[in-house]
Amino acid sequence: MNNVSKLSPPELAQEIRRLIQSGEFKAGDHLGTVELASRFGVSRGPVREALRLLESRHLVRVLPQQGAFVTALADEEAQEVMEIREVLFGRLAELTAERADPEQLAAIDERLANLDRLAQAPDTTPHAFQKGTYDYIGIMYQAARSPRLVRMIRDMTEGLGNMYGHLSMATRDMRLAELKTYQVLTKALKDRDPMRAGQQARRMHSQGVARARELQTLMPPSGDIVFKGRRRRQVVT
Amino acid sequence: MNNVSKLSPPELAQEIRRLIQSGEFKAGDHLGTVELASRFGVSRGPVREALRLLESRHLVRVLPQQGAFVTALADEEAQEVMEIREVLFGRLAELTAERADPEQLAAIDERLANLDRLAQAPDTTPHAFQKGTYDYIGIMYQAARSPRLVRMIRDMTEGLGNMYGHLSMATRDMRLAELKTYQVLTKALKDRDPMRAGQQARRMHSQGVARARELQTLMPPSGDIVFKGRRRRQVVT
DNA sequence: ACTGATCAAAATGTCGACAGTTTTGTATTA
DNA sequence: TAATACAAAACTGTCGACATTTTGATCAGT
Repeated sequence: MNNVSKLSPPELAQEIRRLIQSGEFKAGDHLGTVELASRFGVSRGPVREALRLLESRHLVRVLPQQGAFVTALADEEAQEVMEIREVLFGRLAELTAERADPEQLAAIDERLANLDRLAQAPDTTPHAFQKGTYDYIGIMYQAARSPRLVRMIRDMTEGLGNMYGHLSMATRDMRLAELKTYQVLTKALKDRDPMRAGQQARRMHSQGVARARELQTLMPPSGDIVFKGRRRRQVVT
Repeated sequence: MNNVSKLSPPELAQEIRRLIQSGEFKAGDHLGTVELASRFGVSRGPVREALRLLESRHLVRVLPQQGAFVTALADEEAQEVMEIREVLFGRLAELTAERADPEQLAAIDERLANLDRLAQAPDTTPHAFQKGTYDYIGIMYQAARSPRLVRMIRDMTEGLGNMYGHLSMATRDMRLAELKTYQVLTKALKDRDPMRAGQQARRMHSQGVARARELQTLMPPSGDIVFKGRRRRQVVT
């Protein structure tokens, strides 16, 4: 009842992922095949294949005879994921320092100038500043010439619903501090110093996560286990 | 015709993966759903789900209206994968240096002694030495306390069929050189120096890959494109 | 009121069948 | 002989249906 052309399993996976990330399906929710099938106007077969795709990406967990559940990343596990992402991000910076061509370095400079402008301005929103950082990192994604690495970095945040990003840029002071780290990184990149760039990138990443976690501890914790029936259908973290 | 109990899609994926890694299905081969279904005594539905699982792990590629093909990792892409694995392995060493308890450090020492013995012995096979290194790394897998990281490291080699491992330990000299790097790593771990351990681990990894690649260039190149019929069904890298 | 058994409704897992596309083998033509 | 055209065969993608398991409510007993 949505689109004219029927969705293929990969497209279905995309749509379901969008539903999860938009918050319509929360962590721990049960994803019934019949509901999804009727929602997208397809049979249950393609839905099952889509869920398998999402299972491999750790966005859902499929339990035998119980169906698919949106994975609830435990706090500890989220930290683990971000730690892994940290080294991947460091490698991204190393590769960028090694492989970026002059035009890309110029583009990075340009994005840094934009970040500077945003950080100085008094009415910059966290979201706007975050977008500025994405623009910067987007150049790194191109310059590193490692599509696989880029995809892995993206995949790692997928499961966390981008909770960390804008949280770490809530106040103007935070944005100014963040800007400073980008300046240091930019210098290392232009000096073509992979080691320094990698270390700085890792430092930025871990600082950002730490700031976000600090803020997040002020927020109410989410539920841990959900009993939907009398017996099972509980959420195994 | 194989087992008494019917295989679930994840088990099917395991079996198919085994067939790929055992060499029965070569890179570029077409994996027909009917053949697999009849081979495992199930319907085509579960087979499709299993192939979707393998698709997300990059072991097969599913092309619309053409089915699944065993992914032929291009040389360039293999290098990319090993580069990513390198930083993950480095992170594994960092975490091990940070988190290993005294018993695990003792176990590492023990495995190192075993490696020493194997490297000195004149009649050690490459495979035996490789197993010794696996034992060593197995302790790191436990000590790092990051199951996710461990699984990612394993997943990254999956697609390469472990071609690199034993190749880099073909001669006794290579094994002695490898032993030396393990000695350095062990010292860094026992000193609880994450940075040095991580750097050493990355050095070991890249050296091993480099040695393996060197040997591999002496071997005949595998086919690039396969025309099974008159028209398509070619391998898109 | 609380625990435990009972049973219909609903969901999962699997299968066979059908439509549409690709592949393949054969026949045709230059 | 080589290239093309064509039709049969095989395969993919999808659907609806059936068996098995789980679920959620009802009901009886302590």
